[in-house]
Parts: sequence; structure tokens; C-alpha cells
Amino acid sequence: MKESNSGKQLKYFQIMEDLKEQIVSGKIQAGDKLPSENELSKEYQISRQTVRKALAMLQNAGYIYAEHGRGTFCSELVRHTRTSKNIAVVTTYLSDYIFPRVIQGIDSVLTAEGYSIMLKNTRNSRGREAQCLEELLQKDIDGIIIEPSKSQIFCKHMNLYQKLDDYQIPYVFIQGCFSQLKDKPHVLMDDCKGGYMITKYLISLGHKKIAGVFKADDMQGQNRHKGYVMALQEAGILYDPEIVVWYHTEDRKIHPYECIREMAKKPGIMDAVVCYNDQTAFEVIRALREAGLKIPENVSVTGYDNSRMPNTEGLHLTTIAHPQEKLGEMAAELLLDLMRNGETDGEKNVLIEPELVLGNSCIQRDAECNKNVKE
Amino acid sequence: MKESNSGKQLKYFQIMEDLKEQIVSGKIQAGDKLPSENELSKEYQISRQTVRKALAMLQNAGYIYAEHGRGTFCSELVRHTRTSKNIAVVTTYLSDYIFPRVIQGIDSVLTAEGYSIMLKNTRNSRGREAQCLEELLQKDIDGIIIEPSKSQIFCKHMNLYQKLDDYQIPYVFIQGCFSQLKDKPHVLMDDCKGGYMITKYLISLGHKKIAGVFKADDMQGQNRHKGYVMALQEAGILYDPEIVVWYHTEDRKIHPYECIREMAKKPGIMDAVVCYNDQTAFEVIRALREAGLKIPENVSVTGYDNSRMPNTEGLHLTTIAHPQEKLGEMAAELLLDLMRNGETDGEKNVLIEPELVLGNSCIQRDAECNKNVKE
DNA sequence: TGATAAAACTTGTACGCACATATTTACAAG
DNA sequence: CTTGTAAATATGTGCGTACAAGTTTTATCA
Repeated sequence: MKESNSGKQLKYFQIMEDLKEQIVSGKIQAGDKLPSENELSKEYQISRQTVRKALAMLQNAGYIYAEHGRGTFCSELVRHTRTSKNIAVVTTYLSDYIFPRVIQGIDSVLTAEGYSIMLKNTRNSRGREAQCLEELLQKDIDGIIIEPSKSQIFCKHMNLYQKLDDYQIPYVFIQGCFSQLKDKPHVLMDDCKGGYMITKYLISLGHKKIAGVFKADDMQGQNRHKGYVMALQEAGILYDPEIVVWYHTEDRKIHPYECIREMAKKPGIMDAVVCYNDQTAFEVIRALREAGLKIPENVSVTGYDNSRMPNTEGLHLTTIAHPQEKLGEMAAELLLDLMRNGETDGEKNVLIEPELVLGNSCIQRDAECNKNVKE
Repeated sequence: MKESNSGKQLKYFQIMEDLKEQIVSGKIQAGDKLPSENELSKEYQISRQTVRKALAMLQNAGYIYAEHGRGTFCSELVRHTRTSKNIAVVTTYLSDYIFPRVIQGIDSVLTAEGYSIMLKNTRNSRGREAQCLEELLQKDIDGIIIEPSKSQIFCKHMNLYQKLDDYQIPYVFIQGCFSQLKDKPHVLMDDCKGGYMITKYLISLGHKKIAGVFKADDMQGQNRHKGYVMALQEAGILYDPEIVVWYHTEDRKIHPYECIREMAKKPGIMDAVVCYNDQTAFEVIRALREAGLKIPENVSVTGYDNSRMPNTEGLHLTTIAHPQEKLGEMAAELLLDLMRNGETDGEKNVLIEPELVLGNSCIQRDAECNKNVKE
């Protein structure tokens, strides 16, 4: 396009400029109805067709929108120009047991509204997360649903989130949330309460030496650990760092397994293990079994997420339900709400209540349980 | 803007689409001069004003530019649209046990090349597939990887694939392929051979009455069935339609289960069941167990896809390996190749060799096996 | 032959009219 | 009070004309 007619006194250009001025200056505000084409035609003493040309330009530029039969209205400037109908979803893992159902929930809500999903994954690396965001900033997207990578660690690319704010691209965190951005809209589980509930459950079964295996680099791990500690303290059980294992994304396959196998060598050091999630729980079970211990006869084990994963030999984990699809739906709806109404109104954050799912991986343990560890 | 006038035959819209088509298809190339407004007006038998409206829209969209006094020209921009770095992936199911790893394979290849994935899912409905394609045609994408919905049934929206060809948007089929488009690039498993292999394996174990449960509405089901028939014929076993069950997407949860339970009432009617996939195999196993039959002691059961799904009570399915990640990678690489080199060179189709995965769901059956069906 | 003016194109601006179609309002009938 | 209908009003489509203002081609003259 050229439209370098800034100096000339073309009628359609003048009226266009005039109306634009009124919109930008605030004389005509978002949602206000403009005078009808005939009124403008009279007012400016020009033909309706010329008025239409001016209005068409403003509409193209996103300043106004017309509704057939109703009139022409001032649009919410930035908001209405976002019509790519693309939403980006940034996840940590693709083949994770959580992801498919979460994205299915997101998809079902967004597809119904005519949106398309752009998928990105970070493999839980902050570098790749930054790269994803940079790529997305180049693209035409209306909003982002993001599962932060290593949400526990200080976020080094705040500037990118700042840019999202500047560009007025709304975003919703799921699963976790950087501490620096904890005021931003997010949908996550009450992991602290979940950790508390499942630990309390073990205590109620008579366990006294409850080990814990937690992921160190995301918020979920921190919160589940916090709940674990709360439950112990409430029951007057001393927190024993000797039987708490922290691991990072990179060594999730080996570290918990090896630590637990090492711990299992000391008889009676634990009578239960609270695990970060079901996946970790299976690693722990593998380690315990190789050490000759039986689940749950010798050691009770709990998971988190209710993955219903390949459970070897009829063992069903006692775990915390993860409303995967629901979480996706809620995040999508929150995002739609943000896109429609802006960041103004009300409470944006959703905290999902955890729910205990009973399996057969835990057992009632009486006072003298410690004797029958390793028969 | 709305411009949702896709269906109507508005004159300015038609001529606009017509010209756009010519530009995108390459009939009008970058730099070419378009017919003058008066010529178009004569040619299409409409007024010059209406032609101007159509041209204005194309100019707004960046397809053409006008030079005062000289004419209207096709802009270079068309070529640039092929650099959106967006690839669409259209799948049937999101939470399917195959999908996550396939898309992970796709993602790993495409992300490395700087592409982003746009995700669409059809829930195996052809209507939704058509809708997805229509939406994608509106968007800025460089290529598509598509798992066709109900690939066995005649494809009713060939026109959309034709449009992809016109717009020169390359696409690769995975998992299945419409018979009308079987010459198009695709990456799929040799399902016929897979069905043949697994049936032959059962025959080699001494089975004589091998039932089959197949999905009727996709190519995979047809091909696995074809292999099943081939193996039977090769072994001189008569094909018995009484013990072959066909089901559709919609009743995948109930139909196989009920048919097998009905069949199981007749003692000795079958000594093995070849199933469309692992998911179906589990439904079949559930039905057989409820009829009082033991797997594999009374009836051997095979799956397909090697899903390693929640296997009840230590049962591991004998199945066919599904190289999910590899399949995704191959499809992505094939698509990249198409985008770089066009459709010209060499063999585009990839047929993955099936591989037998032995579990404990099948057993050697001696000649007089039929006695011990139902003890 | 070569410069120049005129003619014949091109797109751009501006206005007019008629009718289609969607929405709101007013009013009357039940 | 509800419902149906008609009128008024809004934008949307489509056509026609006239003239303005650039660019290219053609005809003309020195």
C-alpha cells in the first residue's frame, strides 16, 4: 500500500483522519456507536460512498467494526486486531502421560471457538522455552497457554514475558508458575494440599518413617514437598532429610532409583515413600523390589497424577487424581476470557482441589511395623 | 473483518477468489501485469466499481499492488508466504496411545529446522477433517502432515486436497491414506504384512480357529484383515465369516466386546483372536474373561501397535511393534523434502516393515486343543 | 530523424441511484 | 403481557457516470 496522501485534502482521507483522531484522542471510545453513514454524509457534506471509503479504511486498520443493520462501532483498538485465531500451547513434554489429555481439553474448548492450536515444547529446558517464546513473538498468535519449564528456578527470560505484556498478548500458566509471575493468570493444582493429603493418609495408616522423592526444579515438586512437611509436622514426626531425595529433570530416570536402592540397604529406614509423581513412583518401586522389598507389605508407596500407567503385576498406585482434561479446558476458558475482557476483572487464578485415589500400594501398618521390614 | 462469505456468490468475492486462485496457482506470476479494470469489467460482465472492490481486497491482502496510470501487478509477496515456518499436523485422536509419540517425532525434526507445529484433530470425523482443512487453507502454513479420518471410506472432500495442490501446499499422509489419493506421499506401516505375520505366528503355534476383530472404517483395518486372510489361505484354513467381527469408530468400545462375548458362548468356536489393535485386544480379553475363558490357556489373543498399555494382571500382549516416534520423524523428513525439492523426484512413499513383539498372550496349541476350550 | 503534442490508455476520486438484508422500534392484535 | 407485523433505519452489494491524474503509445510537425 502507499497511502502517502498525508498532505493532500482528499475528502475520504480527511474524514478518515478526523474520525481516527476522535478515536485516538478518546472522544469516541471503545464500543461507542459512530454516526451512521448517512449522518456522516450530511455532516461532512460528502456522498455516502465517500464516507464508506473512509470507514472501510478505518475498519481495515482495526479502529472500527461494522454490524449489518446495527451501525458502525469503535473497536477496542488492540484487542480487535488480534484475529489470527491462533493460540500457542507451550508444554514441557509431548509424550508425557499428562500432556495428551490436557491438550485434548484445551483443543475441545478452543476448536469450538474457531481457534487453532500452535504446539511448542521445551523438553523442560529454560533455554528452549525462551526460544519458543521468541519464535512465537514473531508469529501471529492471539494468546498463549504455557507450562513453564523448571518453574522453581529463577526465570531468566522475564523480558520475553514483558514483551508479551507490551504486545498485549494474554497468557495463562498451567501446571506451574514462576514465582516472579505468580500474579499472572494460572491454572494449577493445589500441590501443597495434595502433598499434605497423601502424606497425612500414610500417617493415618500408621506410618512413621515416610521417605520422600521430589523434583527440585519445578514448583510442583516444591509444593508437594511443602505439603509433605506440613503433614509430618502436624503429626509431630521429625523431618528427616536423610530420607528425602531431590532430583532434577535430567536425572529423573536414574537418580531416584539409585538413591532409593541405596536407602533400602539400611533396614527399617523407611516404611513408606511419597513420590513426586506416578512415573517416579514406578522407579522407586523398581528399586525397592530389587532390594528384596515387597510393595506394600514392606513399604507403602504413593504416586501423584493418577496416570493409570502400565502397573506391573496388578499393583494399583494410591495417588492423587489429576483432572487432566478439565485442567486444559479451564486454562482455555480462562484464556478466552482474558482475550475477550482484558485483564481487568476479578480473580483469574484457578486452584484445583486435589483428590485422593486409593489403590493397593499402601497398607495399614501397626505400631511394631518396623520389625517386618525385610523378612 | 469478517469476510465469512465463503459460500455466497457475491460478485466481488467471486472475482477476488478467482484472481487469487490464479496468483496462488502460478498462472499469474510475481511482477505480471493483471488485466486492466476495464478489461476485467468486460470479461466478468460486471461494473468497474465491483472489479475495483475485488482488487482492493487483494491489495489489502498483499497479493497485488497498483501503479497509478500503469496498471495493477502481482506482487512478490506470494512467494514469501511459503516461509511462515508453520506446519500443520492433523490427527484423528489426541489422547490416543499412538499420537503423543508420533507427534514427538514430528516435533523433534521440525523444531530443529525452525518450524512450528499447528495442531488440529478430527476425532476421526470426515466432516471435522474437511473443516480443519478449510481452516488451514485460510492460514499461513507451509505444509501438512495428516492422518486421514476413516480412510477406508470414500473421501468426500477431494476438492480440498485439490486446493492444497493448487496452492502448492505439500502434504504427507500418515497411518492411512485415502484410496483416491494413494499416489500422494505417505508414511505408513505395511499393515497387510503385519496382519499376515501375526496370523501366521498363531498358525505356527497350532491354532486352527482364529477369530478376527477389525476396524471397518480405516485402511489399516482393511489391510490387517487382508493379511489375516492371506495367512489363513496360505495355511489352507477356510475363512469363516462367523468368527470375524467388523466395527466402526463409533462403537469401538461396545461392539467388539459384545460380539466376542456372544461368540464365546459357543464352545470351541475359536482358539485365538487377532485384534485390530491393543486397545481392541483388551476389550476382547475382557469379554473372554467374563465368559470364563482364560488367556492364553483357552484362547490366544494378539494385539497391534505395541502400546504397552495398562495390562491387567501381568499379561503382556503379543503384538506388532509400532515405531511411533520413527514414523513421525520419517513423515516430517518426507515433508521437508517435498517443501525443498517439490514433488518431482523419486519414490515418496515410505512403507514401514512390521515387527513381531512376543508377549505371553499366546500359547502353543497341540492338535487336540479344541478339547480344552472351557475346562 | 527527433522532439513534441495529442490521443489513448491506466488507476484514483467522487457522486448518484437502486435494491438487498439485518436490526430496532412502534404499534396493534391476541 | 406476549406475539406478530410493519415501518424506520442501519449497513451491504452493485451499477452507472464523470472527471482527475498519472503513463504509454501514437501521430504530428519542425
